[in-house]
Amino acid sequence: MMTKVGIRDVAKAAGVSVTTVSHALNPAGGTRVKTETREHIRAVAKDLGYAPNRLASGLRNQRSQILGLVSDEITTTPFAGAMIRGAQDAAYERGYVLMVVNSGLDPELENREIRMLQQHQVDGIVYARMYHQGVTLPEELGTLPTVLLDAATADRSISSVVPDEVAAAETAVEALVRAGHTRIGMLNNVDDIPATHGRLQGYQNALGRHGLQFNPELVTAGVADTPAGRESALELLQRPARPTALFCFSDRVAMGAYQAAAALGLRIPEDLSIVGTDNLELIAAALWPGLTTVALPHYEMGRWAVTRLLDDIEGPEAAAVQEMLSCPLIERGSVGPPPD
Amino acid sequence: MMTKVGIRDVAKAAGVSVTTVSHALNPAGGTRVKTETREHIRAVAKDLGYAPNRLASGLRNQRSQILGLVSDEITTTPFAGAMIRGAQDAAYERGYVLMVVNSGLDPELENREIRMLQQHQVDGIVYARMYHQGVTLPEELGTLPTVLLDAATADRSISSVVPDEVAAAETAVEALVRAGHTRIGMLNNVDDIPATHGRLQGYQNALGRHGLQFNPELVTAGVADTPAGRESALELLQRPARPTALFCFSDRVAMGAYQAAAALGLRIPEDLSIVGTDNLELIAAALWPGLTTVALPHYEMGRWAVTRLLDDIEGPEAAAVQEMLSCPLIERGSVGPPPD
DNA sequence: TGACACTGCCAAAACGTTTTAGGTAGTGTG
DNA sequence: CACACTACCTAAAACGTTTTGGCAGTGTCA
Repeated sequence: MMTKVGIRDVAKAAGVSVTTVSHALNPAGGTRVKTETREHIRAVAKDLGYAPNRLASGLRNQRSQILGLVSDEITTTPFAGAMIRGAQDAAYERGYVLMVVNSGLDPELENREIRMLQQHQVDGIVYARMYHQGVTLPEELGTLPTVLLDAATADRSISSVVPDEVAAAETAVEALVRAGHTRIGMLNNVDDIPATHGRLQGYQNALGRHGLQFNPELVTAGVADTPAGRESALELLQRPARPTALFCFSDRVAMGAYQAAAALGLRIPEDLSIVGTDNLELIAAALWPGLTTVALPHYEMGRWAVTRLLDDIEGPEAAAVQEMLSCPLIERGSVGPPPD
Repeated sequence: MMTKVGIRDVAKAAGVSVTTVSHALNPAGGTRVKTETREHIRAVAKDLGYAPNRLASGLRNQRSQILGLVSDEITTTPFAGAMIRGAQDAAYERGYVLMVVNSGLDPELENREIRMLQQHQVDGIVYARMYHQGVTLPEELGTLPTVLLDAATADRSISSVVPDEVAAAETAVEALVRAGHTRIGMLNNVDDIPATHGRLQGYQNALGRHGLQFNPELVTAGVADTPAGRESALELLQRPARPTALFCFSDRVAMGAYQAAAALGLRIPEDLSIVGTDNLELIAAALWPGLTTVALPHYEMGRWAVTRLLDDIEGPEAAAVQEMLSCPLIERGSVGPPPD
């Protein structure tokens, strides 16, 4: 491998023109070369270790085979990994590669990064958020094919994929109902985001569906972290006629509930059942007993987003679709029948 | 923005040749254009929203301004985010962009992905692992500039950056010594990786430096997860003359130690002090009390790796360097003076 | 025999830059 | 007045592909 081998080298070695080599190697060549020559050329190419220069073919084809992935804070959440991996897997399978940029919270930086991606002639962009939220698209994107990952715009004009928050909550609450609970609390978030509203809705739906009364006294709203979860849980669990089960906005909140239970001498799941949301392995599997939780499908959303994006890029014009992916229940050890 | 504006459009609009435009816009143009014309051209370019096509300039310059980042399981660890972000930030600052691929554990897939990166003419590769380990470089890399991130090869022939495991352990143990502890246990890993050996070494160094006897009875080796940490801690804490402080291989292990302490009725930090390793926000900040821990510098390592890679690419030949980055102590609430 | 279609290959243009090697005035110099 | 020099600009080649529009040669059919 002294120097890069190009298509001319293959042509020379095979004794044909570069045109023929191109036709032989690309399916677009159709039937323009004799099968015999084609095979000969293929063999020579493999022999020389020829690999096409994608800068050149991208330039010629006006198609780089690169996708941009722009996200906000990649660093603060462990979800990023799963999303990126899902996206990358789907891209790889179709011969594309991912350029990732992350801009933190600075919209000016984000714009510059998007421009940079455009200079590299990305064929499309996955615009991702690390938690489900409404967004407005940056102007820079222009007419570039784009799909939203874990986010949606108000006008639904562009394809997006998010978790089915309502169904997720229903799944969680139903697991508790099935175990026999009738006084089920919810430790909700305060932020004005889709997850907050959707999950509350799902909680109410599930209760209603099973003839249980919705009692506002049984739901709290706090910051979605562990200390706040602990406080909320402590408060809820000390009310008269305490709930025997808790549906938590996130696994971090659930971890706070564990701490509250420990502080109050309540055993899990004998005295108190808990269901979380996220399936953050790091926490859910580490808690003792393991946390039963409903998983946010980050990997699947990543896959969906680029699959859809590539369909848009390669296929014909299609109407935007707003996809909601379902959130499976991951059972560990934090749900049991209610006490006595 | 009806159609992409190219350098010809700028030339036409400015009434000069494309050559002059190129010279005016690139610093390499030197003094070849009158300042006045240069400014005029710049203005016109900005006006038209001109942005150079990097496929074209990459093709011409034999330099794509793209760096490849290949990693193993991006998904299973929350460290990936910080590393990628560090790498991406450093790349962005120098006008480069990152292509990330991750191959899981399949070396065949990894090779194919590296070949794909090479087709895109990446200027260099950051070869990353998600935890510090020895690696052997894939053949495919050939002579491409490469630097290792959180990994090193046996022959030290290639630049790499890893955490200073020994110093990290010293820092952790010294914090405990400073608080007055003399019976300090260690919950170590079993895997045969640099972290395991380095941290044990650091633990011994710190003890020795302060005239404390190294006692093998006080160190365990187990899988580095929470349940195993719990078991190890339970065992260690029930021995006669139990340690009053524990240095844990990871924050997940430390979480197990918390659980063991709770099970034994030991309060943290009154009865037992704990120091972890990793500074996994998600766990360290969520534990109650917060976990004092020594941080692995993932972000900084990511930055270092691409900075070094770019120096190699842009600068003159330089000897490989093996960098070790230090691990600062992050104090929360799990360290106090020993009981009575 | 000539018109025509097919088969299998190739020359050359094009993609959008950068850079080399001049070219053209204008200004001194001998 | 020829000459060199400077200051500013430009034509054209090159980077490595893909694709259009051929062009020979070989049959086929009237």
